[in-house]
Amino acid sequence: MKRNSRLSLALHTLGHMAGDPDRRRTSADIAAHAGTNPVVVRRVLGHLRDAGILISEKGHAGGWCLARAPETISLADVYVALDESLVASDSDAQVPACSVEHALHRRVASVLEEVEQTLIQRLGETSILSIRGN
Amino acid sequence: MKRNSRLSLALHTLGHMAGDPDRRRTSADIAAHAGTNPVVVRRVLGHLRDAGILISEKGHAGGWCLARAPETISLADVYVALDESLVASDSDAQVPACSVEHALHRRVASVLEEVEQTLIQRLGETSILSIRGN
DNA sequence: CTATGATGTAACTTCGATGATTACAAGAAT
DNA sequence: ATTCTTGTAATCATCGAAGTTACATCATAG
Repeated sequence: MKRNSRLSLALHTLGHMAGDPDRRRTSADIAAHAGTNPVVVRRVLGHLRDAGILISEKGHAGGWCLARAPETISLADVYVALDESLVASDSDAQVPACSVEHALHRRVASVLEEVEQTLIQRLGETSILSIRGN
Repeated sequence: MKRNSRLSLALHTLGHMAGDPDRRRTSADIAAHAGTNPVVVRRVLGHLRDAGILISEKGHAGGWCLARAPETISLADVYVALDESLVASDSDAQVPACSVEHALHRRVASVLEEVEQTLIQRLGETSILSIRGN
């Protein structure tokens, strides 16, 4: 795998599911296709399950599938479900000994906050249908 | 030091310089104030020198100072000088064996590209004067 | 002209974050 | 009961970035 891999893995998998929503996939299948490990798949997709995007079932014939229609799932849903953040909020809770650090933090944090909102809004405009397979 | 540390270190230092532009600072001074190592300081500030934001001089009484008036230096100047990128362009040059990966990459890359432009624009609206000390 | 004090940079070490792996419990269907 | 799946804890491996050491280079003081 590679950089920003959790989000990549999640969106990649959802794209395939959007193209064939009835098929149930095991974490082993998904891992093989994505070139990673089943446990990693379960960890990442687990967040999507908790967010109501996916359903997982144990046992024979178990596996993963979409919890709702693909057109109702946006890229932003996935992004927030994974608790991704470009912002790196950096809340060290360190009492900033220095006034420059103080001012700096406030300025930069506000800009990043705004940018993050822009990102989520833009991601919200696209559903996983637009990256579906088949 | 901590997260996103190159940008933090650079802006922190520039904030102090903006508040007292005539004082020349050695990398040892800066490192002590920032709680890091002189070599790290030289590495980071070296990029700012290459970008025409700082001047460094060797020898006795050498050190670092602003190359131009602080009000002409924006946070975006620093950001691009350090070659920072939220985008993580991820150009693995891997031939995407899979159509979903293809579509996914295109979509996400375009959104990130746009967001990065927004970020740079917003950072460009603020000069290092607004985070100065003293 | 030599000593000193600064930067420039290469090389190596350390550290932290994160993915990969192993192991096993739990649950569901055949 | 067996088999196949997920859930999860614990550990290992890897990689990037910061930290460190070492030393060459250069400028100035004296």
